[in-house]
Amino acid sequence: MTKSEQQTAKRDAAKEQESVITGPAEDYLKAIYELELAGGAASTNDIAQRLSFAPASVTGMIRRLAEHGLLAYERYRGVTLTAAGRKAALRTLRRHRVIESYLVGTLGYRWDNVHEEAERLEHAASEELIDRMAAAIGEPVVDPHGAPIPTREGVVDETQYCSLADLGPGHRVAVVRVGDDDPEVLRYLASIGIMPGVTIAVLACEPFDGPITLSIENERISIGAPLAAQVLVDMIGGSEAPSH
Amino acid sequence: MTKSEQQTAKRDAAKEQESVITGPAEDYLKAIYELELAGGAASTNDIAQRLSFAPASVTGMIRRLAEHGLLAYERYRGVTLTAAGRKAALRTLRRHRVIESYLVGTLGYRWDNVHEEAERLEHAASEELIDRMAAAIGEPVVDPHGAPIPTREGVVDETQYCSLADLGPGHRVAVVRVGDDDPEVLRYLASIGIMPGVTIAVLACEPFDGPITLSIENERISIGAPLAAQVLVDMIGGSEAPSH
DNA sequence: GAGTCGAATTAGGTTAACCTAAACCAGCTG
DNA sequence: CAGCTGGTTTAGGTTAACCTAATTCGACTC
Ligand SMILES: [Mn+2]
Ligand SMILES: [Mn+2]
Ligand SMILES: [Mn+2]
Ligand SMILES: [Mn+2]
Repeated sequence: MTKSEQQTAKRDAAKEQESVITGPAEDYLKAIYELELAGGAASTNDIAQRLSFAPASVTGMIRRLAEHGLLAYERYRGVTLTAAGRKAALRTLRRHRVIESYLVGTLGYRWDNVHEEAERLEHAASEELIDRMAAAIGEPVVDPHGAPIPTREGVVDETQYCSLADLGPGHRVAVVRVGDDDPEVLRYLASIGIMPGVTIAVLACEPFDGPITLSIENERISIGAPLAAQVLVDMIGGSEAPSH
Repeated sequence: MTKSEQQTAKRDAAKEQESVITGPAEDYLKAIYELELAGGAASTNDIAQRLSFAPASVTGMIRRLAEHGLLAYERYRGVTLTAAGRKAALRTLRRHRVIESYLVGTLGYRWDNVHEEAERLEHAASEELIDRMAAAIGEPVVDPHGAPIPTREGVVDETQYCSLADLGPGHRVAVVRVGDDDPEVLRYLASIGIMPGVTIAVLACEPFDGPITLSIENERISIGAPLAAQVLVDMIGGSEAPSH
């Protein structure tokens, strides 16, 4: 083998490794996983919207992922993750959430600007790095926004919580999770005391997606429906299912 | 503006940002910087070899980088970094070395497997993350292999050291830096006690790139010329310029 | 069962970043 | 100064990942 053939061989070998699940593909799988959790098969448009791509681009990527056995895809029918696809999605989700937790836990980041950083690092970090980060902060079970962190083995809590927007007045709830992607939203939520673990009482709800009045730590505050939808909660004590 | 036009605008805005200096481009600039340090203009073949790409590919990337004002390029003449190119190279070099230092300093990595990790993370980490990492480990001046870390402002120590392979017998030297990219080499160097800060006496040198016999911490050991070339050293006390 | 409409796909195009094979050129060698 | 040669570039090709515009499809309405 000549020297330049050796180099060529080395390049080919290096490519072999990952190849199929590229960075962009990881983001698609993650998005599809989350859409699927929310409601059945993920539609082309939903994926496009979540990732800010044109629908035509999504169709293209979907085809490729399906060819590689990561998605079950029938034209005009939306997509579902296969076992392999789900595994890959959870792997990326774990990375993302471990990174967010680590940045907040040990590097002094605040919860409103870790998402963007994690969105890039999740594709570059090795398994080893993620495991070391997780170990360094005590193997957390949720990320700074309350989202569950999949284990190394791909096990994750998929409990569905309802949001503040789904509740009627009179409920007492514990915040379990908030949307993680909009820094301004997160700063505002922090400023009014909404974060995982906090207890909230719903005082009033105006109809037609009107504002919702809450009591948080003895403070009274009204928030709009879109914001309320970003806050996932768990019923406390005697209260049960949402009132409609 | 319609909703879909808004999305399109958002995509364009997002692209505007970096665009020009992509991940691969950062690796090219880094490689060119280091080749230039070693000796004048960087040749297409040298760059190709260092990055394990075909020379034709290098020509292509060089053209693009030159068009964007990062390289001074004349066909068949090799390339030189412009001020902008140098700045970008040092930015990436800083990232790389801060990351290596951080991984070793706080996550329990050993020095032999941080290079590969840093090679990917350097393209994904934000300026803020790098600065926080550097602060967390006390703003180190060199990375775990002894390579100088450029400051945030792009200032770096460019002192040229000679390697063990350049020395004649009788010299007493301090190791300042070792090659950072081959894990096996690094493990071996560590096993025989060669790492930055250690003092070495050169006992004997065989001609024709033969082995070099050293005394390290009162241990006697011979190493081959290629390995010796990876160890950069500083003269101690009375000794001066290399003996040829 | 034809019409309609939004969602999805197809068609066709772009850019970055690689590749191999073929030409090309600069500088030395006889 | 003609010829060689190794380094370099050009020519032509591939793949991933996006785009817009045009077409097609499914499902629901009249
Ligand atoms: Mn996030
Ligand atoms: Mn991402
Ligand atoms: Mn390195
Ligand atoms: Mn790199």
